[in-house]
Amino acid sequence: MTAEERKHRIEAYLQGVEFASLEELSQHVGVSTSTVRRDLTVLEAAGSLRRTHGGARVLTPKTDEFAFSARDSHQFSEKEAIGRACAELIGSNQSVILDAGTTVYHVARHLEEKAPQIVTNSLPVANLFASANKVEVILAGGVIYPRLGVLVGPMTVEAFLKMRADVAIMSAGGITLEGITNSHALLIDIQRAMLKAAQKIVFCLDHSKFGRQSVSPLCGLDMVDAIVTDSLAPAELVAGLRERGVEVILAPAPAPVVNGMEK
Amino acid sequence: MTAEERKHRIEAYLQGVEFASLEELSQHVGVSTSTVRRDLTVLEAAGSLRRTHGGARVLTPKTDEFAFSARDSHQFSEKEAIGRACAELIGSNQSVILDAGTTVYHVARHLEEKAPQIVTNSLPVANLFASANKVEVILAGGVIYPRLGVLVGPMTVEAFLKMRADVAIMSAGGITLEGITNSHALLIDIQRAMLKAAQKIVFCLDHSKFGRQSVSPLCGLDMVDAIVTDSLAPAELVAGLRERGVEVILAPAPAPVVNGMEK
DNA sequence: ATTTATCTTGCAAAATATTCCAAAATCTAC
DNA sequence: GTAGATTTTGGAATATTTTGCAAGATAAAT
Repeated sequence: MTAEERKHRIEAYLQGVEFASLEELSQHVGVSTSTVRRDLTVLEAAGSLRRTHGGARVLTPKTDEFAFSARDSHQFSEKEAIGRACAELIGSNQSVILDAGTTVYHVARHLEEKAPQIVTNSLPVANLFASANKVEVILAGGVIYPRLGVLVGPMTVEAFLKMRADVAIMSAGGITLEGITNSHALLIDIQRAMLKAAQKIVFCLDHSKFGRQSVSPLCGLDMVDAIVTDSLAPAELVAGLRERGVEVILAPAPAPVVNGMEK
Repeated sequence: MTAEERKHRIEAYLQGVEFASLEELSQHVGVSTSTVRRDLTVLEAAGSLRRTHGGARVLTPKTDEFAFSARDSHQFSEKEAIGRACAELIGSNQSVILDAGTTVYHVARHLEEKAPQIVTNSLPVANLFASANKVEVILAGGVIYPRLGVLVGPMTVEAFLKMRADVAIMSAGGITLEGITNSHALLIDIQRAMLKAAQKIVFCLDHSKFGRQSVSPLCGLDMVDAIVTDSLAPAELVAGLRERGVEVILAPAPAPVVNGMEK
């Protein structure tokens, strides 16, 4: 990759995520942070982005609803930690189904180095990889559900029913010892299709989902291979899940990486 | 292979990939890097590309279609005028297929008030409507083609083959009296499926496309119902198209503030 | 005020470009 | 066709740029 190409990829990536840390950019383009720093200095002088402490951001934020909500959501650092921990479960060149949802979005942010094949119905995830050529992204078709930027409908279900993948990384509304539930009834059919398509099922759920129940039951615990959560998850429930043969991974608490917000 | 032919292949390859390293080019044309260097020096002097450290890049990147559409000032006002004019052709509550491409993207920008049903394989267009609840957007599935933000592959073709729509708004690489052509071979199959799915076919082509021919033929003029272009389109070709029964709409020239004069 | 993280600067190593030279290919004139 | 001249090519030596690392300086966080 030439230096020129690298700078363009930095620009393109930033357009997609609005803000990115030094670390994130350096992993994305595969060079050291020093080089990214130099690139950012040049690009800022050229007027195509603005440097901030810890990273860089675009000049004209699009205020994309979903892109935004993915970032300034309440438990940002927990989700970021979960994302990192979950990404480590993925091997190189595996095919991965990514569910829609903010937590899974954070997994996607850490998935690029693995060069996987990604199947998703989430527009934010698709945008994240739209300019990366390491990963092959397959987007399921469907109707755009405006508030969430998710593709839904029979077309989406069909697309996943035809797929096969190594791993599915899922999100949900709540988890108890009785199973996993979700609030968006529209998504249930799609999620069921995802579960069928994948060999290994991983759920990413921050601690606030533990002990909660949503309206629509999604699946029992027997289908779940692993759950990734943060260290604030209630210990009894975690123990209970482990008793039932579910691997539970607690993502470490420290979450320094990004400070996306201005002073 | 002659030296001349080799230089031509380098040019063509670069047009496709935007950037290329020395190594990449030398492998592609099958000569040493030294020779490629010399070729690049000549080609740069001739003004058909720009050398960079580690490789070369094209002068006019069209990658900007997706990532930098916001500051795509190249013929921005013409495309905007075309977009406005074309959007007026659409009635309320019609179903519209939108092709990928910058010009069609500008049509999309003016389509929101019509509250139509939109089908597309363009990620930028999908993003445009992702948070608007007036329009229903159906996104065809497929593999993301990174540089353009377009969904491609058999999944995409199938999706359109199953569709029916009132209008298709298309873009292309060139138009002559012999028909319409496009440069991206990957997109041809998808565009053909779009043409089959729609009752009325409208092409949006700025004047620079007139008289040009790209590699892959897309369709004859008999399939085209209307063409929207800007007022700088060559008059003879416009007349020729009208003779053949194609409705040609000239979008009024933009009125930029130049010396306080208005056109 | 202290602690941590991020930024700048300078330097050595790696990658890339330029220049030069000899071998191969092409052209030119018999 | 053949011999010689000319151009082109591939590689090697040298110069330049770029990259990554580390230490000190600066800014943010608590």
